[in-house]
Amino acid sequence: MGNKVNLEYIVDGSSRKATYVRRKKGMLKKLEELTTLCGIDVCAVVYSEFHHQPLVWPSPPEVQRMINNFNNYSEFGKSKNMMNQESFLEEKILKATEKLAKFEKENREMEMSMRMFELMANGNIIDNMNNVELNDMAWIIDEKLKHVNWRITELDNKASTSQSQAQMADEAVKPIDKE
Amino acid sequence: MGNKVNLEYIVDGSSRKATYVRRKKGMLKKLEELTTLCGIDVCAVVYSEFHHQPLVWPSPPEVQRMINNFNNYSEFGKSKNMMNQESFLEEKILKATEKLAKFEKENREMEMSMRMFELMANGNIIDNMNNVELNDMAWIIDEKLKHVNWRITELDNKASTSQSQAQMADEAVKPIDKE
DNA sequence: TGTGCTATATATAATGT
DNA sequence: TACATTATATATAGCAC
Repeated sequence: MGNKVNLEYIVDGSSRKATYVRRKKGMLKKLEELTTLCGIDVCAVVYSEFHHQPLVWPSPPEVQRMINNFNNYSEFGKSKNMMNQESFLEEKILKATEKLAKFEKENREMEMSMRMFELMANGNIIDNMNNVELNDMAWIIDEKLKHVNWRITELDNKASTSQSQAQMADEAVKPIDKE
Repeated sequence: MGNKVNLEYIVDGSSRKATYVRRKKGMLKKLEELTTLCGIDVCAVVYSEFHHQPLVWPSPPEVQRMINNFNNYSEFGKSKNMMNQESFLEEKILKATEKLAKFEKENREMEMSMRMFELMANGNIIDNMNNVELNDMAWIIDEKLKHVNWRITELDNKASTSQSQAQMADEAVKPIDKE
């Protein structure tokens, strides 16, 4: 168990899939952690024999957003220089893009919840009321939500306190160092 | 050493960078291994304060190839070869408008799902799930809550260091090239 | 199939240079 | 600041159901 692994293509199909499932999970966890810890933006797209559609992370709207950035700077930038006389069109594009970004952002907020809902809605619901794990889960979720709510309240208070307190808060939260 | 890590945004800049450097390396290694072992195609793009340009993996051309594939009806790919500049822009507006409508629709749908989820989470609809879903749920909910916490932290930082945060956000979208 | 288990391999946080 | 070390934490391969 936990054997050293030969880093080459796994020929056996079922082993390959097992490895894929295990490592995909680990990999997404790593992405999630890196994103959380370092406050960065990551997107990933996976094409494989195991999905009919590409697996995207963290969410299709987010990936789309990053891909648009990626493309826009190489293609749209060029167009911009070639079409000065079309600036009114550019402006229309810009406005549409901004509005789009706003909706994409809102979508991102809800994406995780959406995934939760899908898990629940996909016929995985059973009707046994007395499962201990569910109760544990409920408690844990409840505690975490309390903590989140507490932090929101704290933030609210900070927002409405005096300037001097805000300055104290400034010192408590160090600015991001640029390197 | 190897201490258990608090999975939230690292406020201290140098720690954050150290963690980013270490984990980025590990993450890319995982991507490499997953690709090799399972014969899949992965691409990743990272926007961060640590690079002026996005970090792309496995390589800019490869990422571009996969992104073009992802956008099966790539507006740019078609436009570049088939359209004059004016129709190119008109096409962009059209696409942006369509996309906007799509996101607005998705938003409405997600809001509805969100409400359903809230009902479920309050124990009013779902009584139970099997252990597998519980574990998945636990992970996803946990991540969701971490994300919420991170957003609060981000908001907090922004409130007290709005200047440096704004600069950071600006740098998050820069043209692509080799790292 | 997919899940749990557990021995190992691997990743990595803190520390020293 | 970057790199080497090392104690721990985490990921995971192979197996049993």
